[in-house]
Amino acid sequence: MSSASFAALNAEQRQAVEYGIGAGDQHAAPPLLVIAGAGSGKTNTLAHRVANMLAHGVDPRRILLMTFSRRAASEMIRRVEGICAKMLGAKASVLTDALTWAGTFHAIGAKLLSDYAEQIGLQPNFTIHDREDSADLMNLLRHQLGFSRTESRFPTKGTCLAIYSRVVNAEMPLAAVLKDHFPWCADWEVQLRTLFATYVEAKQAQGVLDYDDLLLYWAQMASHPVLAAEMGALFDHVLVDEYQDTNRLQSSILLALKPTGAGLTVVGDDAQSIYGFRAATVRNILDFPDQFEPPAAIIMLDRNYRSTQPILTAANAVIGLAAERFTKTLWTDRQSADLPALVSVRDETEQARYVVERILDNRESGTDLKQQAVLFRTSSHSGPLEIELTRCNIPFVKFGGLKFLDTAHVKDLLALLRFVENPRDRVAGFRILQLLPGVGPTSAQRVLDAMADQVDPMSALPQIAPPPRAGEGWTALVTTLQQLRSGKTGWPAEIGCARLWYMPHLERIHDDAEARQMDLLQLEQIAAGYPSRSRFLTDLTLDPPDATSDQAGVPLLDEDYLILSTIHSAKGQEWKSVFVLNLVDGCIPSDLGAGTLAEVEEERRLLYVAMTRAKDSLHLITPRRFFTQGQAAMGDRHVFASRTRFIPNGLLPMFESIMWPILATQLAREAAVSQVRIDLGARMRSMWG
DNA sequence: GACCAGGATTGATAA
DNA sequence: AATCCTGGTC
Repeated sequence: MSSASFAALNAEQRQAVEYGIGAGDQHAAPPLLVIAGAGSGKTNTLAHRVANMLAHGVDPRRILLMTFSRRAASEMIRRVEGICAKMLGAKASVLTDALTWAGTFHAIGAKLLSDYAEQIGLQPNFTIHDREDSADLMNLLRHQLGFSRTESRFPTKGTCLAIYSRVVNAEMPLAAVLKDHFPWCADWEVQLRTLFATYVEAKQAQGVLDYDDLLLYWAQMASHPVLAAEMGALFDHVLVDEYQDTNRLQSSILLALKPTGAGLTVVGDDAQSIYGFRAATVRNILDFPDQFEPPAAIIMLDRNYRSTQPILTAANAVIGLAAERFTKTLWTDRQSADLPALVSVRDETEQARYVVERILDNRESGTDLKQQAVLFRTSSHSGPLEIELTRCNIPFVKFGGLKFLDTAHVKDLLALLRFVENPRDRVAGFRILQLLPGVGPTSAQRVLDAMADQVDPMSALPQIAPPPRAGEGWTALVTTLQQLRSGKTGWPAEIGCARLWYMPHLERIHDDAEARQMDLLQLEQIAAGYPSRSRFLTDLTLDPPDATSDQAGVPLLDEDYLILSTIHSAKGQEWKSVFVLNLVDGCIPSDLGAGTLAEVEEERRLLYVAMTRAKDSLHLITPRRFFTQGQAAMGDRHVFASRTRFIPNGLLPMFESIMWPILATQLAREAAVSQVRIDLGARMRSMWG
């Protein structure tokens, strides 16, 4: 393949595509760091680089490609296939199908751990706990250790898990984590240490891993020189996307796999680092080059192909006010006379009306709904808009903040399947047993304890004494569990079987059983797409569906719909027209948490990410009045909100400021004030005259 | 020991 | 607003 194949690339992109591949020994070249600004053609460049590797005869099974989400991975593979098809013709898809090591750090970790399970003393049918499950387990142990009945309040399960997770992911001592991030929990250090030790033991005894374990076990495995060399030798090339959002633990893994940096490529943008709450650190990308000798080569992609110049100017100005300077300033030659709009509206209801009006306008003038997106800081911020969209019959799909898997009924059903998959999973068992009327925490514990003593806990179940007040429900549960465990039902029929058992409980527990049943049927649909129960459970926790729509079913693929998304979930995406909601202090930056400088700076980058999603048109909306949370539905407690501190007066010239609705307010004022003239004074006087 | 009611506390982003 | 914890009945 000649450089001519990359005619569409600019000089820097081409450099990034060709670096260290082909000419001479690829292992001689130092690792590569690509700083790729928003809209700089990063995905395209990375895809070309992978395609270039394939074209030079690199075995696709020996390429490790780590992206931020499964969606990003499949998008990457799709593009690589497109490029390869042009260059190599028909055999392209054979090559790209073999790109089996593509996915998130966590998914790759799960795969490696299952491959190496025997060597590292892990039971091969381990189940993976999502955050809620992990928190439940933490809660269980918290009670068992008696920490829930202390004089002053012990941290909640969520906080405990967050502390544990940060210790693991940031590779920091507990004391330092407490001091820096959870100062109000500092007095509990001794108890927390005990709790975490118990937590680790419990997970091992039950054969479960949490999200952090997928990285932690991987890192521990890689710290063994022989295993590290073995794993490192599996891959000729390791590419990591969104490197600014990786944490210390992930960088340790990378370094253990490729200690010399040979064949290593990382790509990212320090200005778009927005996952600090997951212990991601921008130091990873900034310090990357000097970890190696000779240091990594750096290629800077700072030409933006996405946005118009006024949008980019505004975004650059916002990020320009950051406390730390960034490595580059984006530029473009996409001229336009339209400034991004800064729209002032009365409240969130008006905001929703404004957005709907503009979106319909845009569609009239030829921009499909799919080419437009509404972004917000927090999932709940789109509430009023969703109501208005439904009222106006505009279909939409919402990304981020998904509740589907977190709803009680879906979790119940999944817990049953998980319990069958791994009978030692106490969180799943605990949940299922307590569904039976007359069974509470104590008798559930007793059953689980009895099971834990058995070599084969599930087949021993009929011999275990039923809880005293369980009644009929016990037999039904045991029968269902045995049936599912026997494997005679087959997948995906098993989930139907599980649902049949669950239905009476659903109807007993919930008033709105009808609506919830729809969710379960939808889950069954999703399940049908997986080859086995175990794959279904794993994939669902590692890669949960991230979108919901207002319609009951999944929207048809060819249908036009509007995109609603949290800013986090909008990463890497672009739309012609972008609306950002609630550009108000308290929303961006969010007023939760300690409000440390680092947190506020991350919020600033979040706004930058949101703004740089827009190609042609960008609307930032600031409601003047804000209803506060935490009150009855009809309450009217509100605050007068001020525009986000990230757009101070000095930046206003870069925006077109709009008051909305303009006409309506003027007319209203004229109707109410100008046309009626009465002499109140005269009336008052006449009352007494 | 299970289950319900009421006061206190915590609130987000996601693999 | 939702969740957690406690203190009361059945």
